[in-house]
Amino acid sequence: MDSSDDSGHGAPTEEDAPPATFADDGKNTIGSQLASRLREAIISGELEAGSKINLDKARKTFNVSLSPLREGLARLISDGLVEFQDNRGYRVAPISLANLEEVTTLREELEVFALRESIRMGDIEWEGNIMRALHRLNRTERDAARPETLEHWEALHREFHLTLISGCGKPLLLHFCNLLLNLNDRYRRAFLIRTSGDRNVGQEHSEIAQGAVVRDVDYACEKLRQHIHRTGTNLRNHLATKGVV
Amino acid sequence: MDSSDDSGHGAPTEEDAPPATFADDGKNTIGSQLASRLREAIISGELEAGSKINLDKARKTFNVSLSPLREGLARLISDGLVEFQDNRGYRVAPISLANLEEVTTLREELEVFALRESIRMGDIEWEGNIMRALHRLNRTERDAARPETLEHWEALHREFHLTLISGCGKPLLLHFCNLLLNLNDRYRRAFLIRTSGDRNVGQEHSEIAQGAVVRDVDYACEKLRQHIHRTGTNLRNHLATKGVV
DNA sequence: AATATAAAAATAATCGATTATTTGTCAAGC
DNA sequence: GCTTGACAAATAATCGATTATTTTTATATT
Repeated sequence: MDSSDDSGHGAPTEEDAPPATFADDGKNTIGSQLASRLREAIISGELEAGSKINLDKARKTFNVSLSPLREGLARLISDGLVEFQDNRGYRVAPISLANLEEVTTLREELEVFALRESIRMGDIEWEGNIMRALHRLNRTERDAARPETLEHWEALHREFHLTLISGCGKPLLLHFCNLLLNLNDRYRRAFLIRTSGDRNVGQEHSEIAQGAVVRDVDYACEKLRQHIHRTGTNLRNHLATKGVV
Repeated sequence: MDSSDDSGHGAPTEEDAPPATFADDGKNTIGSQLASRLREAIISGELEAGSKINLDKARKTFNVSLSPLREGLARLISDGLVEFQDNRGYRVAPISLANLEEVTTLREELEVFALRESIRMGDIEWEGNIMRALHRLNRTERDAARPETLEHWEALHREFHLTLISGCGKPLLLHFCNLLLNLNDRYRRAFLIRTSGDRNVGQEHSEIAQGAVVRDVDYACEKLRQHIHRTGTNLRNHLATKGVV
């Protein structure tokens, strides 16, 4: 949309265009952009779990004013990534063994329920989306040596899980699951998780996907439940190793 | 993750300040007070579902500045009571048949699960709290002629349901349930629901409570599920009557 | 008349400065 | 020595004004 000059409006109004790579996809306001950046910073561990968020420092770090900063932080509260207390400000939500276990348990309940509903309600479009997400995920290599590949894999992994349940037709339920996935990813990325030797995660995903598209509710749901449970156990071991309570 | 505001079901002996006389509670921030007032205004239907919230008018109505107003509204987003769009502002979350059905379904899933966990984990203290909440609820008359008694009953009813699941030891799950209860109450209060003739709600509550304290998981959970389901059906009929899609 | 365009009004977002609250420090009194 | 309270510094909350965006209205063009 930039190059060729359209209807001759000689006006020199063209000024510093924002980096063309940033699609104008609804993240217009500073507050929204900030929410995204902060979310990523928290999930990736760049902002330490449990740490206080000093508004003044954050304001300088992100080069923004107070209003959008508060706006962004307020939004992360609904994501469960930030906690707030009147007159005492914000802090990054802490991580703990108990929290990890709750997240895992609730994922087993909610994500499995959402899959069940998706299988019941989903259409062909949904099936296709699953196969696509599965393919992209399984064809992507995870190379521990290159962090950027890990991030990419994480994004595809998340996408796969969300696609699985995207057919359930229940916005609130999807919101909950999305939130739980956010929380879960913090633990995962905190340890740059390498799957334990006795797991073939790729196959696990394939089994879940296959079960879903052939509408075998019990099979797919049980496979998903086990998948979530194993991941939880895996993460818990890492956490215990690090001595987190 | 919970905002530190009102709706306290945590404080046992708390007497509620009767009318919403403004200001001088002094202790909380304006943003928090606003969040409470707005939450009540939305749940009670004072602010119409789906309607736009004009910041300038709201600012004048509530006699506050923009910052705390936005702060308060942002918090209601996590409660599912307000929706937001960049550069287009806030609006009261709409109600619909589909939403009511989802809320009911998810309550059946989550609240029942939370009760199951509470029965497994709850201590004597928890049992006592249930009996107290039940007693207060059953001893309170609901007089359709006097709205303030309805509000009081609603508060006790909400308190009872939250107490039932308060022993589960899962903060996130409680947060979800609390949110669902908020959404559910909007429908309930929209119709000043009078229970249909074939229900004895008082007895339903008693059965659930009894089952819980004697730790009969299956009995208590099934009774709760039916209770939620019946309420959902009841509300759906009212909604259909009003022609809501 | 219908569509497109430009100016104006309404509304939302942001900023910089000010006010309120909490936290930290230190001396006085017991 | 320990608590208490006054003060100061740090931090959070709020305000009023300014800037940016969207919506509405008016005008022109086909």
